[in-house]
Amino acid sequence: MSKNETRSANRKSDIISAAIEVFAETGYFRATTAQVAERAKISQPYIFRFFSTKEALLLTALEVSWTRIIDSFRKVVESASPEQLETDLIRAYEEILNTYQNEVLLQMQAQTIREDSIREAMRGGFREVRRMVLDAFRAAGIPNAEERTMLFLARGMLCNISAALLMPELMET
Amino acid sequence: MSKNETRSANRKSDIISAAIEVFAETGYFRATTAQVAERAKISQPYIFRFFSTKEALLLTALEVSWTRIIDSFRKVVESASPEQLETDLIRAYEEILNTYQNEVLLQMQAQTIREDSIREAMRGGFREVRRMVLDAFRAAGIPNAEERTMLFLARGMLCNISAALLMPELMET
DNA sequence: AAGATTAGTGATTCATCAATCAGTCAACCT
DNA sequence: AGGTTGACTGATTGATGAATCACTAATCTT
Repeated sequence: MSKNETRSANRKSDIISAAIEVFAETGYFRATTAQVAERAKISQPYIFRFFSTKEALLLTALEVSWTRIIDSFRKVVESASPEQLETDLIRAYEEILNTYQNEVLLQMQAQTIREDSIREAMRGGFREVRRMVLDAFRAAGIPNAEERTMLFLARGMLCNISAALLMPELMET
Repeated sequence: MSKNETRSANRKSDIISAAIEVFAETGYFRATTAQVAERAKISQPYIFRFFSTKEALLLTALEVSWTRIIDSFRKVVESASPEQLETDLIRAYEEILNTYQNEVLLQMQAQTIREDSIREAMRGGFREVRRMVLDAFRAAGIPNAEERTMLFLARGMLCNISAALLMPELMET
């Protein structure tokens, strides 16, 4: 029983990982469930045992990607010194961008998808990240915490684009 | 003859305008050429008299959208006082975001499309905008012109997301 | 070992779409 | 009037993709 649950959970996370890759590489709408299945080494119909629709799979993939960022930022916030806080957050995000580029690319795609459920997931992710950063900046006594939070997020978004388009000069200072 | 050219040019720009709307609303890959045709009030096959492929139409739409921004910024740069320069550029971009949201949404989509021709169009647009802003900041004697340019672009990108997701709080200071 | 539950797939369905083709219709020329 | 050109469309094609169905194989239970 627990063995089955484990195997099943592995299959599910295999599918999610495959979906993140394929969606990021090909574009969510152009990507096919057959491509995801091939990457996950299962048959195409089997995806629908775990996700009722392609969109449900996208939603789960987005949740994974937001959890990645939020967990990483939480660790920084809990341990960083006030002086190092912003630098450490930036470093943490750069680390994510290096290691999980596909998750970020998927989020970038989802920013322009108008389905309510997708939008809600994106709003929730941004809201939580912003809240965490803002609270941490305030707790660290950073002046103009609101503006600094906005600029931190803004920098991150430009960083995404710089990475997606392979234009490092966009981040030059 | 010139009458025909005019009619033909109108048709072409009708198609481009329709494509910007439909692609922005529905997503480029999900949008169909039939939807674009309906919006432009022509038949679906007629699109292919003007654009050899759907992708060629996207490329032209992207060029239009970049030209919009570049022309607008150029006017600001040519006329604004050094003290007002950044403020005026921000205002100009907000104006574009209000009036031509769909063009911006289309650019956001194109940021994650991996086709070479699309990427090249996006790189060219970003490069030109960055160059113009950087040169103007330098000419205005703004210190740390490189960093200020980066932050200006970053703010703009967050502004896009804030508008796309209907999250004004992302831009709060 | 037999029965029952779970893991997994092949084949199919029905819908959809970019692109092509073959043709109509109207305007203009002479 | 008749012929030529350019604007424009209906019908079609060939491919593709999400989702369903009807199965088989494997594992677990007792």
